[in-house]
Amino acid sequence: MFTVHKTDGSARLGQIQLAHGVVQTPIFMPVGTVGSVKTLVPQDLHDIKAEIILGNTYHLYLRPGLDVIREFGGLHDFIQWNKPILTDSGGYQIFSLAGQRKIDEKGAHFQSHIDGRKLTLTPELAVEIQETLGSDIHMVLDECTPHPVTYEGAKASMERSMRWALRCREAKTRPELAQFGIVQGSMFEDLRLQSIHALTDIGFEGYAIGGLSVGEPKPDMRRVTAFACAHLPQDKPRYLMGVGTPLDLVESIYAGVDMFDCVMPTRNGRNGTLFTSKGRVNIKNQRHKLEHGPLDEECACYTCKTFSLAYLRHLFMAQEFTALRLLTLHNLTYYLRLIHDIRAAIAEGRMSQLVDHHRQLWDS
RNA sequence: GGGGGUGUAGUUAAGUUGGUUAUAACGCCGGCCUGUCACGCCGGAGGCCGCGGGUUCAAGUCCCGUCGCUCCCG
Repeated sequence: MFTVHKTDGSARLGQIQLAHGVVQTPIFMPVGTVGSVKTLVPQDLHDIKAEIILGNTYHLYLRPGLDVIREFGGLHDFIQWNKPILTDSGGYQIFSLAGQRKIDEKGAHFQSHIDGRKLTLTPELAVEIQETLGSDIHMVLDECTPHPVTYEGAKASMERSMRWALRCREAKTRPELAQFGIVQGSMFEDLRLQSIHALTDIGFEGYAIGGLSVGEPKPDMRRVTAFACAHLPQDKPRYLMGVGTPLDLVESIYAGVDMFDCVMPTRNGRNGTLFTSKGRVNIKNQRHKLEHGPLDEECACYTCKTFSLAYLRHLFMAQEFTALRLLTLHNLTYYLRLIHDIRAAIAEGRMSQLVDHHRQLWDS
């Protein structure tokens, strides 16, 4: 199912065979929480060569609900996306909606942010929902441990997530769909190692590194990522959840990560921050008001090939919906192009130069 | 011509029986965003309180004059 073709240092070039096709790795997965990558349609995603997108268990279960998904035979047919889908289990919502949920051994008890009704997300229900959605890869239910946390707190949280991981594995019924375990343990390497052992003892089709990019210092994130990669199995894909910036991607791939998802390109695009070959651009800045040239001269996306930066800025300032779409299109193109460049660098054995280049570009 | 209303930030407005540094929204300028409660969040700049005079320890606030806008009646 997962094959590595070539390595450069710890970086790996490979591919994953999934129910709806093959994805090349390293890969970046655009986030489409409620069944759409905000502002885009599937045709756009095909055009920018997205290979796999994300959906979210918690959000899709609340709305539209499993009755609708069953009626349409799964998420793929419902949203008209015929390539692979990965769904997150709702573990991040345990973290991000902490104010309106309680957690115990059984699962996470939420009060819906939509209509206030109560629901309990258990490991078993998370798997049932995701198998109904028919996601090519589904994630075990975990608790994304907040930061900072005491050692004892991190240990208790991780150990419960590991018990939940086993329950998820036991609840799995569809062999054609992949299930990934999630490593927790906060910033503590011995806990991370215990978590890796617990998960590999169970055995999953892939392993994710969770509980990072939750406010910890960047060196901690780098250290824990490298540590986890060094101890995870060589023959399974490694997925760094929720990360990250362009530099995070480059650095993490160099440390051995194969898969990423992040709202950054889509959300920042909608909020006016763009990623370009020359660094970040804040489209609101007045200095772009009269710019005839494109947002990024080196970008081949529709937005950059067609429009001046001045016009894009005008659309954004005027709060035109079109601006959000054009900027999302650009940022995702940038991310997928970056992934393409990284793959080429691994193939040609020049990852370390690429890492240096991006450190220079983004650290300033 | 007579009577009423109203002039406060770029705009629309708030401003207590006169009492610290005149407030808000929008706009403008800048920053932030990492398994999406997110077209969001945070910060900053910006004022001859129409103008002139008076009362008072103290006036955006009270009085007089004046100018502009506006409504009603002739």
